[in-house]
Parts: sequence; structure tokens; C-alpha cells
Amino acid sequence: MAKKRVTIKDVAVAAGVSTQTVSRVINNHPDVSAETLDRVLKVVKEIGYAPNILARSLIRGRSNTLGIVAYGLEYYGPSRLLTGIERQAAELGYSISLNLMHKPETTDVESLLDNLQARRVDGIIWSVPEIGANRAWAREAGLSLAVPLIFVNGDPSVTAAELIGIDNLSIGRMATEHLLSGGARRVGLITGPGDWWEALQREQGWRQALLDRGVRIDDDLVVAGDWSAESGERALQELLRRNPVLDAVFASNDQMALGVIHAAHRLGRRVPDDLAVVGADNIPEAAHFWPPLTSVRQRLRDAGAMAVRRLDQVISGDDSLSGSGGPRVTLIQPELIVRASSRSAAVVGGA
Amino acid sequence: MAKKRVTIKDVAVAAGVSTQTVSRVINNHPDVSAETLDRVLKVVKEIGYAPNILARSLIRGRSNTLGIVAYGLEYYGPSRLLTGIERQAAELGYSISLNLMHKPETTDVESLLDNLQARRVDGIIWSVPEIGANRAWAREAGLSLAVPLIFVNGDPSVTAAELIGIDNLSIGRMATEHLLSGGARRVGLITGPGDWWEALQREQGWRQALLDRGVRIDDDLVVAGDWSAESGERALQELLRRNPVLDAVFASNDQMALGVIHAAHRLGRRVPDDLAVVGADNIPEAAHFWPPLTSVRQRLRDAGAMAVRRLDQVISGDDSLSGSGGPRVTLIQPELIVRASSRSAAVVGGA
DNA sequence: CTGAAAGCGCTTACAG
DNA sequence: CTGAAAGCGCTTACAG
Repeated sequence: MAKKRVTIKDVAVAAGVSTQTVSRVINNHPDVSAETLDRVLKVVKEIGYAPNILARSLIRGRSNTLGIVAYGLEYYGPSRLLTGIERQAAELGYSISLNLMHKPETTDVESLLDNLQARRVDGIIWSVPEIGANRAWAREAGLSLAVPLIFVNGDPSVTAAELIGIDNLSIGRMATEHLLSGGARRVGLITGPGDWWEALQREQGWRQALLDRGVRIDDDLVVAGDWSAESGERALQELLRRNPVLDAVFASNDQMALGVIHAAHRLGRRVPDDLAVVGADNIPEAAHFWPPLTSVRQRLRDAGAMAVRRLDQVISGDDSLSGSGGPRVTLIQPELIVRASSRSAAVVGGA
Repeated sequence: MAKKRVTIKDVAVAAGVSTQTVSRVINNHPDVSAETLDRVLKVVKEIGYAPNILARSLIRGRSNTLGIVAYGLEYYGPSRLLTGIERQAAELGYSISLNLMHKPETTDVESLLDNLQARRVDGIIWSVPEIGANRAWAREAGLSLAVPLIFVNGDPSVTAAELIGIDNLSIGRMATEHLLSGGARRVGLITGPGDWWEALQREQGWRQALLDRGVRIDDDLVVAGDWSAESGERALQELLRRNPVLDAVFASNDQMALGVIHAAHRLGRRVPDDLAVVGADNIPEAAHFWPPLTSVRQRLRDAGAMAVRRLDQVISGDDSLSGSGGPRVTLIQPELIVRASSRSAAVVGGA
């Protein structure tokens, strides 16, 4: 199987030209006579020559590869994000070097960054969720990378590099406002794990929505989950124990919302009549829960694609990552998708 | 930001040794004196040298990169698979070049394979689902790749390369046997799209289970879905129209099973008392559907990890892909997870 | 234990 | 329009 590799030299000899001319042909340089072109192309085809990209990259100082650092592909969000990244990257001629973190809280990322740079990626997209101080490395003494880097999601106020993300605060606010304007009086919150930036932002949105309406914020209304459906079940039980008159819940993701619905069934509470429920992420299954789940949609594929385009601009020198006034921040607005889990029975019916 | 790269030469000059000695140090070769080692290491640290992997790969003829071709990361199965692949690859010192297909039915994969080979990946894992003739390229005149390739899932009987997969026939059989032994008399089948190998195998399993029990196989019991929950809803309606006495359904994945449950609710059929339901894949949400869904679990992360280990063996020359008697095939057995959607009400309660 | 030389497979100026 | 020369940043034998 592993036959000896065909090189540019083999082509040159077979075609009776210099390697230089072969190089011109395979790189579509203009100054080649028609007959030479044909001859070289024919030989390339015949002996099955494919240029060694490694050698090319070495010389050009550019690998046309993007390093992607991610976490949690088994979740809906991260995989959508990655899909968007890959697709846009392929379109722009980049290949993707995928690096998954196993423990996203890790603050020690030096060897990973070294590795990425050793492989000479042209740019890095960091889409590991911001958890606790797991981006401290980027803030300490600034980023001293030889390679441009973009963060996807996370705290824009203290970021050391450009950031593209979803407006997570809006997610919490839109969900809560919707519940309040539907007549809910006591809206419980099930947050994600306390040190996740996205969880904190969604909670902040919940608070703002209550504040705007002049509703008193009661910490008894907040229970932390861990994003899983199971934690959603437990959280609802806890919320009901503390607040027997609870009439609505915003769960910070759809899995936890599913757990809430499940627990509500078991406890004999009707959704939405006794308890209105809203989730976040708008996973495809959400429309088919019983009842169908109201959720907030994030345009994650778009976010991924945008990150790649920006990185490409910087790599190509069309733009610099740090303009005046600190790193650039782009936030994408989410969108509320209303379904039966938050509508009174009279209105139920549509998708 | 993009400062001039530090090279091995810079280190050599600063440390007062030859580049050769520096090379020995960074590659952990034994024959270096303790003091030289220290001095070089110190310089490396000081000037922040990181070897250019591209140059190393060029010489060694090995990139330590695996090309992964996949499809459908937004689905549970493919993302689990990829997670398993990445993790095992990282452990073995490989980096991952991720290539996503947008249209999995595509039969023209030549440019993709050329590209992978041009980038000098050491091996390829092909985990695009087998659909129709989308692997014909591998069978025509055998595989003429300069790089070892392993398929994940697909038809093992005609494969042109080693294959590691889940026994999809067993999935269909286990699900159906379970329904029959629970007392079901008419077990409907909702298949995946007709040209997907996995869908065909699961259907085959359903047929075998019925045959084994001596139950007549009626084509009115089969409706095709497209893996989505929505198609599951439609399929159940169609099944009930054709078979008013239907008392069980095997849906070929959990999303479609979710649609079935949803439709059953709307039609006033109780699950499992009027209609027992089994899905496949065992997505995390399955345990929290209402009622919790019986499903068949596939060890996809394990399958991914196995594929990487095998590829590594071949790359390292520990083994060859084609032994005597054609390509090697490894099938992993699935596992039935019983929950309330297929148990009579009296037994409901557990997991 | 260490270094001078050659070369991996290409591309980039530089001549002509 | 084409080729001889140099070099990208390393590692691999080969001497000593």
C-alpha cells in the first residue's frame, strides 16, 4: 500500500522540464506556454502526483489550518458551533485541526497552545465555555501568542482578544419577560453550573427582567442545575418545596426544561396551566416534547462562521485584531420561539 | 503580534552549540551531556522556542495527523463517535484534521481524498454513514490510497477496507424481541431513510425477530421516517391508519420515538398500555421523555477509540490492514435499556 | 558526547 | 516563457 511518494521531481523528469515549471503549473501561475502546461498536467495525472502540502506550508510560512479548541461536542450548542466553523473554514480553504478539552475548567492551557503553535496553525478559535478563571491565561500580561486568536462566547468586558458570541443576557431576559407578560407571578430560575459565564449571564437576564417589571427578586427562586435533564427534575422539586405558589420556570437550557416538564408530570402539575416553562437553546427535540417547549434560539452556526471569517481577515492582513479601544466584541441576538409549554391551554396548537 | 519565528538555529547560536545538538535535546535523545542539556533547555525557555512541526513532519514522512471524514455532528451518534476518536487520538499523540461532508450521499470523494493525502495525514477514518452507493469509490478497483483507511459503520460484506462498527441488525432484533416478549402482537416499524445502511440493518433485525417468533411479516407495518421527531409523528399516524390494532412500535432512533410518543399523546393513546414504544441510540434525553423511553445503546465512543487504535497499529507497522481472507471487520454489540415506554403500568418506576 | 554535511519536497526571487 | 540556485526549519546518518 505505502508506495514511494511521487514528488515534483518525478514529474519534472517525466515531463522534461524543471521542477520550477511544474511548480508554476500546479500553482496556476500565468507564465507557462500552453503546450508545456498540457504536457505537465498530463504527466501529473499519469503518475498520480499530489503536491506535499507540508513542504509548501514550510516555505510559505502558512499552513492554511485553523486550530479549534472546543469542549462538549456531545451537547447541541458546541456541535452546532463546530459545524459552522468547519463549513466556513472549508469554504475559505482552511483545514481544521480539532482539539477537544476534557476538563473545561482547566486553567493550564500552555502545552495546548504550544502544540497548536508548533503545528503552525494560522489562527485559533477558542470555543471552550468560560468557566471560573479558565481564561485567566489570556489576561495575564496579555496574550503573547504568535498567532491570532478569537474567543467564542464569554465575558467581553475583560477579554484579552477579539470575541464573538451570543448575547446570553438577552436569552434570560427574553425568556423571563415572556413568562411575566403571560401572567406569571412567581418565576423560578434554574441556572447552569454557577461558574459558567453563560449560566451567570442568563441569570442576570432573569434578574433584569424582574427588576424592569418591579418584581421583587427572591433568592428562594433560584436553584442551580448542571445542564442535565436530571438536574432539572431535582431543581423543580426544590423550587416547589421552597415556593408552593410557583407558577413559571425559566430553565437555562432545554435539557433541564425537559426535566422540569417530566417532574411536573409526575407531581401532577399541568404544563403550562399550573406551571409555564421556558428553556434555552431550542434543540430540535424541543418542538416535540409534551407539551412542546418554548425556548430561545441561538444562531450558533452563524457565530462559528463569523469567527472564521474574522480570523481569515486578520490572517490575510485585511484587518488587525486589536483596533483602537481594545479588542472587538460582536454579540448576536437570540430569538424567542413560543410553543405550548408557556401558553394557556386555550392557545395551544401550533408548532 | 506576528513576531519573527524563533528557529532551532537561534537556539544553537545562543547556546553555543550546533543545531544538531539542539535537535537531540528537544527530541530527548540520550547522548547529550548534562550541562549541555541544561544550557540548551534554558535557552529554549528564554527565547521561547517551539520546534516547527511542519519541518519535522516533512523529514520524517509522518505528520502524526489523522484525517477524519464525518457527517452530521448535530446528531448524537456522530458527535459521540468523534469525541471517542479525538480523545484516543490525542492520547496516542495524533492531531485531528476534521473534514465534514455536507451531502453524505455524495459519491464523488476524489478531491477530498486527494486533499487529505496532500496534507499527508498518516491515516483516514471514514465515518460518513453508508448511504446508497456512496462507498462505491472504495470498491471500484480496490482502494488505491497511499494511506491506510478504516471505515466506521457500514456494510462489512462488501467493504474494501477494514471496518469497525455497531451491530445494527442486533439493534433491530433486540428492540423487537423485547416488544414481542412483552406481549405485543402487532409491532410496527419506523425505519430511517431507505438508503441508509443503518436503517436497512435495523429493519432486517426487526424482520428476523418476527421470523424467529413465527409472526407474519406484513409490509403494512413498515413506514419510513427521516430520523426526525416530526417524521416519527407522521409515521405513527400512517401506521395507525393502516393498522388500527397496532400495539407496539420500534422507531429506528430516539428522535422518531419521541415523535411517536408525542403523536400518541395527541391521539389519546396511552404509552405503554395502548402502545409500547422502543427507540434506538439511547440519547441522554431518552430517560426523561414522558414516559421514559426504552432504547438500545450503542457504544459509539468505544467504536471511535477502537478505530483510532487500529489505525495506529497499522501506521506503526504493528499490523497490516489486509490480512488473509479480506479486510478485518469488528462489530460491537448494542445493549437494550428498558424504561417505562415499553413496560406495563404496574412495573413503571425505575430508571 | 558533539558537529559538518546532506537532504525532506517544495517555492521564491533572480537571471536570461 | 523557462531554469539554476538558494533556502524554508528541521533530522538523519556519518564522522570523530
